Amino acid sequence: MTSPRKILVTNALPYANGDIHLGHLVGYIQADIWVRYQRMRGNTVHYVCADDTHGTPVMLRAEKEGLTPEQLIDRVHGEHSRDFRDFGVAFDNYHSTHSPENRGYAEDIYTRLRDGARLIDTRAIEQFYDPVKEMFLPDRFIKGECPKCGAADQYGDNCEACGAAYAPTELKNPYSAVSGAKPVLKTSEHYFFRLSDPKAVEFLRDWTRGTTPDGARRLQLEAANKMKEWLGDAGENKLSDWDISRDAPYFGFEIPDAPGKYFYVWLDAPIGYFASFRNLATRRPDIDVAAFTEAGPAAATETELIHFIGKDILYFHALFWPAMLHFAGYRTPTQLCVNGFLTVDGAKMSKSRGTFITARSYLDQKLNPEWLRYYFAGKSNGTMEDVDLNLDDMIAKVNSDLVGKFVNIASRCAGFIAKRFDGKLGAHDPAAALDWNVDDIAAAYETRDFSRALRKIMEFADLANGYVNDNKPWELAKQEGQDARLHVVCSTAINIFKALTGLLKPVLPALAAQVEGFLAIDAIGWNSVLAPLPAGHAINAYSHLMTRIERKQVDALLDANRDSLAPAAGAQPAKSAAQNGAAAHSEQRHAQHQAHSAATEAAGADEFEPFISIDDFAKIDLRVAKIIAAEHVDGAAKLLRLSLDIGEPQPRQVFAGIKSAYDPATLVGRLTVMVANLAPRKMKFGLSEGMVLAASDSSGAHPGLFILSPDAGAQPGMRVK
RNA sequence: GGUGAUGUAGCUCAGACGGUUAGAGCGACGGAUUCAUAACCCGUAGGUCGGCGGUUCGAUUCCGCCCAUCACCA
Repeated sequence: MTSPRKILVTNALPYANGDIHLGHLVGYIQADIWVRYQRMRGNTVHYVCADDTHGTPVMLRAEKEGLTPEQLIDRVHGEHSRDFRDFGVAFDNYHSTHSPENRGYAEDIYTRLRDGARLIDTRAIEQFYDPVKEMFLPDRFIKGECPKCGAADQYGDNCEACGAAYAPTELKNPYSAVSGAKPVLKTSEHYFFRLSDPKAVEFLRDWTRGTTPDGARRLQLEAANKMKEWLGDAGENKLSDWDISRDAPYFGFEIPDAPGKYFYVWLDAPIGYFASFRNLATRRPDIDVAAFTEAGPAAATETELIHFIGKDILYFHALFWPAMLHFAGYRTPTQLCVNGFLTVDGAKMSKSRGTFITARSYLDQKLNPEWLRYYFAGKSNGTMEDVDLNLDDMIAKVNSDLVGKFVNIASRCAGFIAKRFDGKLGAHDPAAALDWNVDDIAAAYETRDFSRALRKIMEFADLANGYVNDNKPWELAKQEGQDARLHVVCSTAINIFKALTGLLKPVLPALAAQVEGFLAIDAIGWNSVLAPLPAGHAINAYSHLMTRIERKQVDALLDANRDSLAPAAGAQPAKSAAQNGAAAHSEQRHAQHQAHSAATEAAGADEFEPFISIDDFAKIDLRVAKIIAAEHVDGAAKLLRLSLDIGEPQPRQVFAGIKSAYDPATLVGRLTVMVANLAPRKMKFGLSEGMVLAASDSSGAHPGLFILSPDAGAQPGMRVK
């Protein structure tokens, strides 16, 4: 064996402006499993994280809540810490980027880049400025009409309706999402990290293609492909310089020798990895910080630096971050482990469906965190692919694998040991020798192909149940003179159970600890996984190790997370919706997270409404209507006046906004569907006594309006239900 | 629009450097069993391996095009 590895592992820093949700947890659980596995192998691992606290969104959020930024990030730090702890994500330190350590590293790296590598430039740029709020506006805080498709209320960087990307200055009728004011262009001096410098490009080209000491890729295949795309071919230079400064007011660190200028949050966010580590070392004198952070000592001591991140922040971790480190004389990351997004039941997480599930709500509903750890592990294969949380599948998988198969092994034998043998184990059956080859399980853990590891482990669990079945302890128990055999069979099953527990321990640490208590043994290490317990060893009484998931628990979880409010667009004043949207979106751009939020949903394509009862639906009186007259309305841009026969003595007058799609002449005589009991509405052109139904795609991807037609045979006045 | 990824049994996923009958777990169905929170064991059925072309003696596996889903384009 080689000497133990020395590894500093980090998880992406969640932004201090929102709750941890299940999408975050994918990456944290993956990293935690890997860390626990490495420790079982006897390697030295330091595992750190922190809150990412700086930037405009935190500043504005705090203001909105009537807090100082420091008060807000303190509160969130507590919430995040508890969430991770309760899901078994066991950081050695959970720190903050708003810390003296982080300021020290940020200033040091910056000044080394400026004075040593000479890669810092300044130049004046023109940006939108909110004259009311007296601050420059990040792209996501400027809204307006898309220059391409004209969709309203689009963000300053790209259009949710047509997907176009543009600069905020291209928006039509821009307004500040903070104050609602019309932004003005204003010039300011900005600081840039010169990423386009040939030596930076050359370094990155080399670094992104590198391997770890044991030959693994530094970046997964898909991530490396992406890098090639961003970097272009040799000789090409597709990178541009990185704007690393922001003007006051800004919650962050002031740039040395640049009064009123602050480091952009993304400059000091990854530096938070080192800050957290240094902070850990203040209470761990055994840790040699420089050996993990500085180029020379790191090379000499062969330490590793491994970052677990979500694919949305690959750009920052594969370009800016290693370049910053390298040119400031710090060590560069050994490997990036990039995970995909989480979908729930095949769809983006959605507040209206209740699938935007916060970590805390999961715990509050008394769901077992290890169910989720097991399920996520089973869906993790070490690639950047998205992970789908299929709730029915999770229920089936956890119930059958963990309860039916794994825990059941102990449950079906422990009683005999207690009742017949005074809780003491006997000899292990040589016919069921624990001579398993666990190397491929180890290799799977090592490469973060946890799904493969679990498949292999469950094969062994199947063997165990087969062994019990073949040897029928319940029959032995009834036979004279079979006590010794019964003792061997049950003890063997318990030993197999212990081995399975050890193999599953990185995934199910709490359950493993329970089992270690039940079996009265020391913590299982990888080297002791297969060792049978000695004959005569006394174990404790068995009690349930894990319950089944019931569908109703999951339903309750969805209910608890379901946003029952009507879609924000209609229900809330535009300004506040815009604020929410900008804040939520910035949140997702900072931490590793999902590309969706409630506001994104409302602004995006047609989101499905929450379920209603049949009684709710019955309130809507839909009728087949015959269009007996249709005409243009003078002065109305969108409306047609329709006369509709629904079997009443007098036809209904209905104004319908379908002028753009229909020539009135073609409508006369045809049947359609109307809402007959919509409260009459006095309009500029007369009373509208109902509403005609029409389909459209509000995202704008499929233009047009389409009214409905009943099949032949329907008569005016028939109810539609 | 460009680029990349994905598309294999009802569900979740393996696998095939091109080659006899394409696999697992779960679910369904049948049988067996009763130690175990009806768990476990044995067995059966289920797939034109997204679609269309091409290369080949032979493709689900290679190539091209198309469709669908997802992501990235700072």
